[in-house]
Amino acid sequence: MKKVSKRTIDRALLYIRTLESLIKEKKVLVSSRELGNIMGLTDVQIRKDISNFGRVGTPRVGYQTAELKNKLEDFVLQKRVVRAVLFGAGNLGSAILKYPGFHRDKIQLAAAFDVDPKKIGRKINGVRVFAARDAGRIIKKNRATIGILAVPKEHAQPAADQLVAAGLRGIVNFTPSSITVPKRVLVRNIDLTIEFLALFCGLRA
Amino acid sequence: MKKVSKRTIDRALLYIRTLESLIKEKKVLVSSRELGNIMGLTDVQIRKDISNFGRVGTPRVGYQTAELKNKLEDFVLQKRVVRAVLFGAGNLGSAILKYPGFHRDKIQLAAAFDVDPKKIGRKINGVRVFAARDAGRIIKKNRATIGILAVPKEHAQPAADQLVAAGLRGIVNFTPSSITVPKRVLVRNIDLTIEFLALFCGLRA
DNA sequence: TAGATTGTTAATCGATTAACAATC
DNA sequence: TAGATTGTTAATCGATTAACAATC
Repeated sequence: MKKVSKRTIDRALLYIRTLESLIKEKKVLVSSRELGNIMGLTDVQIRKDISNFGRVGTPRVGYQTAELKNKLEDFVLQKRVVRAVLFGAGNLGSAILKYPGFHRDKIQLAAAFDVDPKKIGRKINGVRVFAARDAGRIIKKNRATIGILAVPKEHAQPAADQLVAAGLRGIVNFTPSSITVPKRVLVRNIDLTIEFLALFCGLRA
Repeated sequence: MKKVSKRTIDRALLYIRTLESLIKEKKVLVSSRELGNIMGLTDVQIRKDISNFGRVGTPRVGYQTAELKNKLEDFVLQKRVVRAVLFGAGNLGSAILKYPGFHRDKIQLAAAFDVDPKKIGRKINGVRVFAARDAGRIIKKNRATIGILAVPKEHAQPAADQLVAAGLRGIVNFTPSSITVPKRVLVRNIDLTIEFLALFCGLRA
């Protein structure tokens, strides 16, 4: 397969998001220009990006929203389903479990983990909360590949260690402390507050 | 002032984060190589970035962590303090209010808003929750400039409208629905789940 | 057919990397 | 001084934009 740059993939994920809402609005067709206006990109950029994923548009007509979305998702997920688990079912963890933007059909949240006995056994948005000490067993049973870290930052490293030991291949780290993991494990750090600074920088200009 | 690229600024924000933890570990000096190892960047990239913010390192010695952090923060925030308000004090909003990574001295969370009478009047991590209908008045009184959207996605647009009407200049949108605002208002969209897909894309490769 | 829109190839632009000079 | 590390200038690389061809 042709190599697609990370930047393009990131944009593709945003295209999927936008297409979802267009589909919900019952919009069947969209042109690169319209898409560009919505997303603040040029039409050329969009056509260029999309061309990475195959011929999917019709000259004079545009792109079929549903078809384009499928094409992009197929590329990104390669028709596979990803199973993920969540570590830490506090406010942030609950917010993630309830987040409406989830591609539920593509990313399955198999289980959540917490140390708080009051939470263990409950379900949050259909996902059961298990005791953190059982994480290894349950991760293996579900063959999950991605872990989401939403624990207090003191617990970030031990929790990450546990996830790595269970054989997960990727971790999305929502805590503001950096974690160290073996090279084979991919980490994405998400800092909820860094965007405020970034926004402010933009305002200044 | 010399123009600094957005990419560089984004990295600068991460440098600040990393420096904070180094400072907490009582590390006084750090070399570009060390910093690079921690952050997964080359030493050259780091020196190049830092050179945008003035001469701050000492050859043969490295950078003073505290000095470098201040230099970067001064550049990013220009010694000003930003006042922000939060719209929506549910799980996600509470998680943001409690997020430990906040630069509390630089970004002041002036107020939170919600429609739920049970929440109004309470304090979350020291920030008082007000009735959403009072937002305009309170925003003006506090002279806040940034709004954080953490409401259910159906309310994203009306809430954004209210924030814009109150005169805010920037919005950090945590809902997965896109909002339309006047051009003078800057928006940063944060999709909590998009990183999972991005991570998965990385795994595949 | 004419016109609009997609898709591609070439040109430009910007960011990263490499090489090296400056400095403690 | 010698050696290590910063900071800068030049070269490379990649991504965006422009121009245009293809197509419905």
